[in-house]
Amino acid sequence: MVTQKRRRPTIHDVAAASGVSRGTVSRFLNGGHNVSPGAAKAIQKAVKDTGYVVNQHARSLVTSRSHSVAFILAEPQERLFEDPNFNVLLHGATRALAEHDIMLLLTIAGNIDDRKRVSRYITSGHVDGALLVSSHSGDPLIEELRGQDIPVVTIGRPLGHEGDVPYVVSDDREGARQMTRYLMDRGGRKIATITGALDTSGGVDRLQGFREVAGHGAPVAEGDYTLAGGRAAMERLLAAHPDLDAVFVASDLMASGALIALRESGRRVPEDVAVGGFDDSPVAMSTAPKLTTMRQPWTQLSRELVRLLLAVIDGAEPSAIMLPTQLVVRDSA
Amino acid sequence: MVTQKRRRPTIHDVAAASGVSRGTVSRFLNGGHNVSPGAAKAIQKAVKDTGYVVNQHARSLVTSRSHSVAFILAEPQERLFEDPNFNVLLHGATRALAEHDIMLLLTIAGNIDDRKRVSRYITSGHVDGALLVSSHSGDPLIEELRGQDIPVVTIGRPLGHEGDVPYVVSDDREGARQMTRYLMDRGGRKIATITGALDTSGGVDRLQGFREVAGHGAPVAEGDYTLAGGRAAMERLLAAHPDLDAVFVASDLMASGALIALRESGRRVPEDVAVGGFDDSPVAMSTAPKLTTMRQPWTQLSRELVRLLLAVIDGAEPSAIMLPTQLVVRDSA
DNA sequence: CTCCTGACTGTGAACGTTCCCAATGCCGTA
DNA sequence: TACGGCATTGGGAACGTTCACAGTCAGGAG
Repeated sequence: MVTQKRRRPTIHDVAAASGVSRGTVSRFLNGGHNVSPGAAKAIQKAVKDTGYVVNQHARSLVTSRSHSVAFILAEPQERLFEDPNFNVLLHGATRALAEHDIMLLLTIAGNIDDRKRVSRYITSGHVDGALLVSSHSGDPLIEELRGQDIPVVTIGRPLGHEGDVPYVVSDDREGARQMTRYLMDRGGRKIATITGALDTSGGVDRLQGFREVAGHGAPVAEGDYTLAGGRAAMERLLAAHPDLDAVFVASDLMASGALIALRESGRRVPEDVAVGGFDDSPVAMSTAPKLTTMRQPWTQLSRELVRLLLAVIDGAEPSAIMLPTQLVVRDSA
Repeated sequence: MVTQKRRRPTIHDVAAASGVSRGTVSRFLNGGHNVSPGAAKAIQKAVKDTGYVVNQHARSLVTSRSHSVAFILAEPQERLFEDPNFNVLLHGATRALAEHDIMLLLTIAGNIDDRKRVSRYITSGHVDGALLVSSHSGDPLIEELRGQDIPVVTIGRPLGHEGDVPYVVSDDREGARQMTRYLMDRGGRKIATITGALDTSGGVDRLQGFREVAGHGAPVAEGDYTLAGGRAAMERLLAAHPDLDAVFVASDLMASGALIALRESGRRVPEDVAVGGFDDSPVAMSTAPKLTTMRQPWTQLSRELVRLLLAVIDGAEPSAIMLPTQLVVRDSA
């Protein structure tokens, strides 16, 4: 007796088993409109008996809908590995999409070659839309995708495309203002900031918020959202302004780097220098001391991100969503 | 003049533009065997001119190959958000797959409902195989996938399935032995360990390695790979053994929790208590002091993971790959 | 009784590929 | 000259769906 390599059951098998036609089964599977109760019951049973599951490729071929979206991480590799924000966002998006029965395709576009591959892949109709994360201003990817009429939503204000690309973002400016105000109210007389990358909206908006409260004369060191960058920026600040007693760092990861620099300079945190972070990312809990920071509403951000993308896929006009941040006081300030 | 909503070019368009038949174009696209140089050139030009990209759905429908694999994160949500190891692995796998032009579908199977959805999705033929991450012993997912003949490779020894499921793993036991030996050679007289979850291979193997060097009488506290779990375990250890002077913690994240507990108890690290971690995950650099740890070869692990999965998809026999770890000395021991 | 309406059903065509087989032409050899 | 073999080519069939359309049937209105 030969063990037959069993073929996957098709809609035909279900139709045969339930005594109705292909079309009726298809209708049943797609909402069950115009299907009599009797037929529905028979089909339901047949599906269970045969173990039928639809072949998405066949379905996608005719509907040209794939029920999956791309999550494009447009960052150099090192940041991906160390920055927890991406992961929080990624997991949030995956969960939010799962609620709509949509799959997430992870793509990394760190260099030029990657971008080509990703762009080709996405425009080849594999996905219904794309979530673009942390695109820096001048990124050509956003142009390419728009050129191909692929629905795109970004997280963070897409610098230079605010009008035509929908996006979701935290209220970076107000968050920075709040943190700066908190640091000053706590007694900070000489306050500085370490910025994020200034070709991202988070970088410029948080800097602007800081300046609005601390004044335009306050010391600024440019960071790049990495731990090493935060550390180096802190060292520069300390060298130029040994008397500073408070610093607003535009991301928790950079703040953890800043803490290292402060410790190595012999300063105590928060006694000598108060440190305020931004993000409330997982690192905020594992530093010593734990970081006082502005919480970004990650879960809500990813949920809105998904909601917006689905709306755009369904033809909605591009729009923007801004969510408030929240001060979380811990030990560093 | 009406702006025609342009139809995506198909293989027919390319055939027409290059003056050959559908079949020849298809052959050209799939390796170019049995295509004359002249035809090849004409097709190449036509592809460029028309902007043609294949429709993967159509291709997959006939080949029943999707050129994508699922990355299944089978963990409760809180671990995903805080444990950097998953992300390192995820990004590594994405890159390794990209080299083979294969896409990665991220799925999270934290609870029972998720598992159902994921299982249904995967068995519906969307993916060619699955990368199963951190499945705990007794996880039903692995049974289900195997039952459906889906190629699966796990990271970490799949407890209870070592024979039939291929896997990739670090040499946890030897790594633990090395770290324990290092801690003792450094002067640790009274050494303890904080284990990982004991229903994972990393948990049991690292514990075994520790015991082989430290002896079976050495204090053991069970952890769960979380920061809070590491901290609580450290507190238990200190309460029961106030005199201990070295501790091997089975993951960096738990170690960062242990550092907090040690600091709060007034002990200095490494002067009073030496701490050795495991993983060399990004957190190891952001703790104070920085962690001495065993490096897992993440890049290589993910590369092997992918290689193995592709081999299994191509019909290879299940096999296992074990890679060595490496001691990284920093400040905590 | 006839007709119309609306719910339900079946079927052919299409989606864009790959696969298979038959056909062609060319070359070298018997 | 005839023939076998090889490289190359074209086109029909299939993959498993959805969609549009036409058809059936029952029941209520005229």
